[in-house]
Amino acid sequence: MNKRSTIGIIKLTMGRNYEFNREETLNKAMQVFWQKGYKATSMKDLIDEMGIQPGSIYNSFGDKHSLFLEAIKYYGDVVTSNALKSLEKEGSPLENLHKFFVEIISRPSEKKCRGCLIVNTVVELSPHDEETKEIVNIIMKKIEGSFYNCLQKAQAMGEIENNKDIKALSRYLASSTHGLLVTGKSNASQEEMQDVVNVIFESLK
Amino acid sequence: MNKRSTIGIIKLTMGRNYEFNREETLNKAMQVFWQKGYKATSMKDLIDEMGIQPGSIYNSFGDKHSLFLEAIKYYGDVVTSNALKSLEKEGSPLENLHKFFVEIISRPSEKKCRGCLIVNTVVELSPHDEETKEIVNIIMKKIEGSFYNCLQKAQAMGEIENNKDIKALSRYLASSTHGLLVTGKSNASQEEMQDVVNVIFESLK
DNA sequence: CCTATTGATGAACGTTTGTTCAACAATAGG
DNA sequence: CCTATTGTTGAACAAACGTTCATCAATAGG
Repeated sequence: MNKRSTIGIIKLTMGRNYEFNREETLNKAMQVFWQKGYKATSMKDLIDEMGIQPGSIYNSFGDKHSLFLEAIKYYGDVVTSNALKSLEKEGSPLENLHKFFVEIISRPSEKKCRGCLIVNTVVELSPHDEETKEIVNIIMKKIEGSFYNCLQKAQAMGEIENNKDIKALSRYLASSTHGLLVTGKSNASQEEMQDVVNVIFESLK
Repeated sequence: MNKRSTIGIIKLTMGRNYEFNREETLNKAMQVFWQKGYKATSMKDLIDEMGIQPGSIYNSFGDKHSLFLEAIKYYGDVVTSNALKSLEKEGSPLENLHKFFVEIISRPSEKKCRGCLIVNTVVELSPHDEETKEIVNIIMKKIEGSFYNCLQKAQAMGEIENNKDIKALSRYLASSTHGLLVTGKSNASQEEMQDVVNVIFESLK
């Protein structure tokens, strides 16, 4: 696919240079898949948004499916990872967790409707596509793991009682997050979703 | 679309009779959309599963989109309604509620992967399709309403404390259900999902 | 029995789909 | 400057898509 060998930024072979930034362009593809879903995204959509021609897409990313796989990996590495990093901040773990949920429900409706690319993919594609399922499961395990670490820290700091099963709670928080992301895609108001978050946090105490 | 006028089963006009049962055929279409999603379902899939030719589909149900709208309405009237009826059974409302959740997480993986047609539609289609959104919102409000009625009964029977905000709890249960249905579409084990249900029920007490 | 009406059939239609490839452009080594 | 290599372009492709319609079949009224 990408035949060019490099050591760092040093080019080792002859031939023309890429005229686009690979990561920027992959990011644009990811945005389209996030907005429209896999099936509803056409190659024309991708060509228009990525700003390169079909030949260049196939040369750099392979076919539509390969590009999608790379896009959801990239989402996990950038968007999901970035959101989870907020759970590791200094200070109160429970407060970090709360901010994490408040961020989700406070999004403007246009962002709420996009939901989460991973949740969207679990619903639309991964039950019928083994390659997608593998990637998605890795990312979901990472999310659950981050919740677990956060709850562990909270327990160590006395914010959560020691008799709580934080493994179960981390699974619960993961599932609750999926729920909120789906609820956000319907036209639920922030007030309705705030109710949900309140109950979730009552259950941690 | 359906030009035939009837009073009950009495035919009022001339012309050939339908050779298929409309509801049975609609049910088959619903099953395909449920299994594969809207975009991934082709007219060929529908023709094969419904067992009638394109002309008959268009004559009876209109185009693919109209058929889909009717299919999700039918799902709400039959599948969703049937599931919610279990919440109205005599005896302990909390026990009925618990059985409702246990049924979801105990499904064989093949049924788990289908998830719920309404949740699937909220994720795939309704953010980009106003007609779909309308239908889906009505069904989701019905679900929340059923949870509310169940919780109200539970409160009246002393199974839930009177200081609990059952409006907030019903929203929470709706969102939690969405979460479980998404979690079920990934390859989460029943044990993992049981953890989630346990925490959900702890939070009602 | 003839006619009017409506359902059933499936070939055919025009689009849109994802993908390929011949021609060209740019770069590096000799 | 020539050649080898690789990226870019966009017209072109076959296949699949949703949809239509001429033709036929079945039914009911006159």
